[in-house]
Amino acid sequence: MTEMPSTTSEAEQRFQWIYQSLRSRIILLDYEPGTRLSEEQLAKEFKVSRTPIRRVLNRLEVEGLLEIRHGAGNFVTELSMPELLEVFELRMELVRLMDVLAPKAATEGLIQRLHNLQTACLSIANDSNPKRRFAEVNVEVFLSFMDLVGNQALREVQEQLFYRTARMWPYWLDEKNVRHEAEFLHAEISEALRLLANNHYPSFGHLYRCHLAMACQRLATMQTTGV
Amino acid sequence: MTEMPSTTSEAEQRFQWIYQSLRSRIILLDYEPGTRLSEEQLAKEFKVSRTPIRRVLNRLEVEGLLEIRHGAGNFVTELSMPELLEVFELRMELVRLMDVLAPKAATEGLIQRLHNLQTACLSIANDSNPKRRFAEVNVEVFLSFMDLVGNQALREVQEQLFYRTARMWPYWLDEKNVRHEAEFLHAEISEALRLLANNHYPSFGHLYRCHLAMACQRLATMQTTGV
DNA sequence: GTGATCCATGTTGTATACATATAATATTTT
DNA sequence: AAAATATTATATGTATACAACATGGATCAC
Repeated sequence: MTEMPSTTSEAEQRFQWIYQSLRSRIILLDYEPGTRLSEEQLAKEFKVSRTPIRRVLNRLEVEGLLEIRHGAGNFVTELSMPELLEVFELRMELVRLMDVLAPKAATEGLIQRLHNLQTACLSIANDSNPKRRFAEVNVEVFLSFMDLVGNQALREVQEQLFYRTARMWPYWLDEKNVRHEAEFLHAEISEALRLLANNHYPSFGHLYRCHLAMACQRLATMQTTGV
Repeated sequence: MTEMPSTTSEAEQRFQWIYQSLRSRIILLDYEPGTRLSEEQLAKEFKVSRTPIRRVLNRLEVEGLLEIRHGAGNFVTELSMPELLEVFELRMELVRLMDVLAPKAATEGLIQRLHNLQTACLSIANDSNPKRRFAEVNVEVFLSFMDLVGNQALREVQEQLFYRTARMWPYWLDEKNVRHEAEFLHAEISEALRLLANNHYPSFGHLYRCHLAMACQRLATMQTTGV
């Protein structure tokens, strides 16, 4: 096992940079649903031509975060509660598979990262933009949990579905609820850590499913706008 | 419920045409693994410039069917048994979810289509290219079964994973085994039809899983080249 | 005033010339 | 002769001008 070539071409690096930037802005609601993303403007910002920008936008469209309309513009998709609940249902079943399909034991690094994220949870309420900060931490917690997934295909599917639902939190949470959700997330990490410390990861998916189900219920309760 | 606008723009139609053509050629092994797909050549064939071709190729790369290397070419990916088994494992779990997540009853049209596919199975052995013909029928059977999936996200994921593994059949089957596999497929449709006719679809996913598992085992047995 | 129509403006889609990277071949050096 | 290097051909990536399309406002008919 020699070191990976890691010959990430310059083009690929540029793509990843722009892609992750835009995706992050969308799921953190820096770009709210309905926002038009001008290719020319983005090209100017990232100091490239429209061509590489368009490649990123096409990818975001495939992932359901963007709607490209010829002659009109590229619009951040709206959040549809029925559709998101559908995705959420699927995610709840998928996390259970983490127990079955090639589960991986927690590394020391993962444990440490989860502890750090736990302390991050405590300072969310004091952040200048708590909703956005909560969404950020939520993403990092999710990605940390994905370290436990040994089946590559399962991880890819889970990530794709996650990024499709991640906007729900900053979108439907109000200032009051953020504090509670931060506490829930803190508690969730606690329980996860307890399981992982005892190498009890075969039941991790079950725990995760419970948390997703509860989170889903809370969201359905606080949601105001239908459709 | 008025008729769908169906304003599929000309550009989108063109994209779909080229995309489905190329994907079909890859999974039916018209383009064997390792084949280089020249953008210029494809552009000439489809009578467009390289630009729309490149959009299709990028999509195929995301779906794992193509590897794009700057300055070298666009190459049809090789089949890796370990990776495909991983995807297969996931697919086996996902089909079970068909029973749980918004299962849909079979329509008269679906029943009819399955009957037609059954007769198609009988003529596979006499086809001029049995392996390719089997792969074609196999795709259509899969797509028919997907009619039973009510959860849109689940269907999208299943389709994506299917197209990633569909090449296994024409790749690893030899002339002798094609006849047997065609019979297996015929029998599989029979059992499915029996379940669907009695509206017993809640156990359809279980049946499907059994068939996938057996197919997987047969593949592992007949496979010759490792890695 | 109200309606439809037309057109001006701006957007994304396409074609194409050029930049950059790769790989095979030719050349040079030892 | 063999190995390292330079060169050249050819591939994909990028920039940019132009075409197709959608939208909103001006214009005109009624």
